[in-house]
Amino acid sequence: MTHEVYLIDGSAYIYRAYHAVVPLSNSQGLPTHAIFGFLNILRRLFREKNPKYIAVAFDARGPVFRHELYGDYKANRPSMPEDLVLQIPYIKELVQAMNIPSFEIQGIEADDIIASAARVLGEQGFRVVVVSGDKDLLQLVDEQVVMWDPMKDKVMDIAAVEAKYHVKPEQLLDCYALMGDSSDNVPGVPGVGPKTAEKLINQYGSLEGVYAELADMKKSKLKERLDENRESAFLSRDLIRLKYDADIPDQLSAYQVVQPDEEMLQDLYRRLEFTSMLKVNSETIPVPKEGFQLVRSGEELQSLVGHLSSATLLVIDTETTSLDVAKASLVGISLCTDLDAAWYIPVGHRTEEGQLAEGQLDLSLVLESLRPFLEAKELPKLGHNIKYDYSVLRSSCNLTMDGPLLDSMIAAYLVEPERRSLKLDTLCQERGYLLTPFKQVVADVKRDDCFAYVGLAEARDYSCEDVFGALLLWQNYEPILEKLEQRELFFKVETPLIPILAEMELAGIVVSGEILDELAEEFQEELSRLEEEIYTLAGYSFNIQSPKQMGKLLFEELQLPHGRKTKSGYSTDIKVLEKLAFKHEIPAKIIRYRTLAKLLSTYVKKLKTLIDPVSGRVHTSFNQTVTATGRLSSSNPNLQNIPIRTVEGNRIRQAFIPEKGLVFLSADYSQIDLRVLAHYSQDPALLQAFRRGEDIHARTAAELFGVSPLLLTSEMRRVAKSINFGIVYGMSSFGLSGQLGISRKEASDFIDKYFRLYGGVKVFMGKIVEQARVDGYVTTLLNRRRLLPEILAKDKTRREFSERTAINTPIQGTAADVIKLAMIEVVSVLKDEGLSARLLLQIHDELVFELPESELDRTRNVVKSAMENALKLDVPLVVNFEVGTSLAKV
DNA sequence: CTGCGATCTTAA
DNA sequence: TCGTTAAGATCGCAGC
Repeated sequence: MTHEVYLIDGSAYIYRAYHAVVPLSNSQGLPTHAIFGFLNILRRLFREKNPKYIAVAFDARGPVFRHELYGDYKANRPSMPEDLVLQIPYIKELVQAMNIPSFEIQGIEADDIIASAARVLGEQGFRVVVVSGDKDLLQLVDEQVVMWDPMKDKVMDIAAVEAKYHVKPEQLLDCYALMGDSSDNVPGVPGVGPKTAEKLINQYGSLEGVYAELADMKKSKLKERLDENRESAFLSRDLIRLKYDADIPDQLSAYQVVQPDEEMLQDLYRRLEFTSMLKVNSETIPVPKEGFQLVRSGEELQSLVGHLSSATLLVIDTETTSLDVAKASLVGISLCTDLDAAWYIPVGHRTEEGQLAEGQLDLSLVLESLRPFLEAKELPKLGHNIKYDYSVLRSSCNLTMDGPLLDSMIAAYLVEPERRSLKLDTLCQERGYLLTPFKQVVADVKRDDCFAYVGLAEARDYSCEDVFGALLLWQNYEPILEKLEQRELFFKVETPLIPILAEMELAGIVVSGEILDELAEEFQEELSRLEEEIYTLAGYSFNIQSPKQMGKLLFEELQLPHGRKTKSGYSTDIKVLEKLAFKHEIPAKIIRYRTLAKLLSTYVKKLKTLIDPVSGRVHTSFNQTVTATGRLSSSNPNLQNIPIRTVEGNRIRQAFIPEKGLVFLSADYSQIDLRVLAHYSQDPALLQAFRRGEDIHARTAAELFGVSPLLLTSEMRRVAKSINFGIVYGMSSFGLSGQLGISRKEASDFIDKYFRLYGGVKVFMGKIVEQARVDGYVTTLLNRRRLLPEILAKDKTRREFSERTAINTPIQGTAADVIKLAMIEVVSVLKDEGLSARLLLQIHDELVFELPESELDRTRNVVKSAMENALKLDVPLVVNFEVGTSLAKV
């Protein structure tokens, strides 16, 4: 039996699916009809033809060789509609999930890929079925090759071509050359359509034949036109002729059909909300509760322990009295090891009078029974946001979980870092399981510590659902992580970080309430004075904090020149006010007012309320699943944006102090973003500068201004620094001119000069954007992904935003990867070395430790080595240290 | 009264 | 129109 290979004209079917299916979109507004139509074509192919060998070809972006032959090739084609552009990455993902080999080659079209594959496979005697409806591809039809259009369900072989066009397939090209093709803007010979072309080719055999006999034809309009358009006819043939030399595999095995990746496919269907395609549960069902059990007696506990001793994975969820770890006390623990059974151990349920309810095991007994499992180094624990459970057990039960801590929320985050909700119920619902909402369980309880008052059976069902859900999600996400090659990122970076972040949060940092009080008084006093002065100058009182009212005063009553406008009126931001400060007293005072008001409310007052009265420390939350780039974020309070640039800001830092007898050690990466850029771009000048340990801003300044490093002014260095940062953000000359207050021309000259100096950086930026266009996403060095669905958008603003993101994300994200690795290594080495330094803060490129002064030298050495060797780049990583008795910078 | 977008400012 | 990533305060409007 001869093997049959199906070659799909992907790009053509994307368009046909787009137009054939009525507009459709998912609940997040993503258009999906082209994806849906394309999917149906693939499904039909698999259902009806059961192919053993297959490939799909896509047009690559950008010009093809035909554009060089003829500048107007496809010139009349409208560009791809934006709602189709958005769907392309998903179609590619679909093809990937179905494990269909796909080809996309710069400079040639999908048709040429198919032609090349058809020839190379046909020559080996395999049967080739070209899946397309495009008549241009009919020129491929021969003894081995047929064409099938699934939409019309018509197979075209040699006989069918001859029946339809009355010429042999190999003569079709010459026919088309005479006819031209208006949709591709191929000129042909005007006045010659299918009928005339067919007649001519039949009479003379070929295009050459027609022109060889042209002189002997009798005088006619046709002869005249053929004569006038001789060049056009031959050019048209060159345009329509397919290219056969594409670099595609000739081995049949490269086209072999493998099983689709069901997990990835189902996940994609869920995101697209193709509910009819979902294998299980096209509708949501409640979680089956038959296997949920309460543990209320010693025997039941022993039986659970017996079950756990053969577990290879322990799923855990804790129920508590508060979402705030500091206030939380344990109410119950649910556990499971598979989807068949789950246990709920109530320990802190209370009666209406607030007494501990009857029929619960003693907490210490429960903890001692579970401790061997929770502390087992080899037994992985899984939870949804397991950092919370770790923290609760650690701080209120004196139990420190060990062993790999896996987190289904983090898995979901790695797969889709930009999705809004990573909540357990949302994710489960998308997978067909309806979880009981927390609100419903505590609906009758009107207290803050409500879960303690929920009935045991209800608590059991609710809590067991959570471990069931977490396991369900993990089983779903693990193969996806595998497919996306993110296992290492998950197991070596993200999950080891969980207990480290939990410990940092639990540690907190001492903040002096006294210093804050002093600052509050001082700031408040000056604010009151400024307020009076502003009202006097204005002649009336108003709300200084309202940009609207301020705009009215400055630009309407005082008639000051306004700058930029916002959606709701005049901009009153710092840039605008600074310009006006030269003309009028009010704006100058407003700037000062704003600065102090911000510091007072956001930092001084808020921080004061967050100081733990017992320890004197504030405890931030480090969020691991928030940012699109892989950075951490910090909230409640945000300790990653404590002021530093102003005198007053620095005074707030003075309130952050080490515990008595200890000091702070701060370690920050020098220029980590630019070093990552050097690594990615391999720019020789940038590499060399970092390898020689030069001051990169100074070096850039010296080159940009053409002066010796000795003669540099601080202003020159400032400009260079601005450009260096701007580059990392994909900045334009406009942005730079705004930043530096120089003209656009000057800014663009700087940028030109910059790129002459660091040419590799420019090449890198072009490459990464192009890669993003092809893939629809970008990645970091550790394979963190960020999808860029708008990289091909027609809307310039959106597209360019995406392009800047494509440049920035690999840099910012890789820097985030590096410091996460460093944190893991640092904590591990500190422990090994018996050093007592505690990691307190991470501020993107900086780590802050608290430690006894006597251990400073050893700690610094250990931290330095761990951070500088966190990841091997092609330039050295350099860490600078500061020691202090507050976070203030000298 | 709550929720939410807009505006502004803080950090890397 | 125009420089990335965050958190958070406040205003002011819409809807209950």
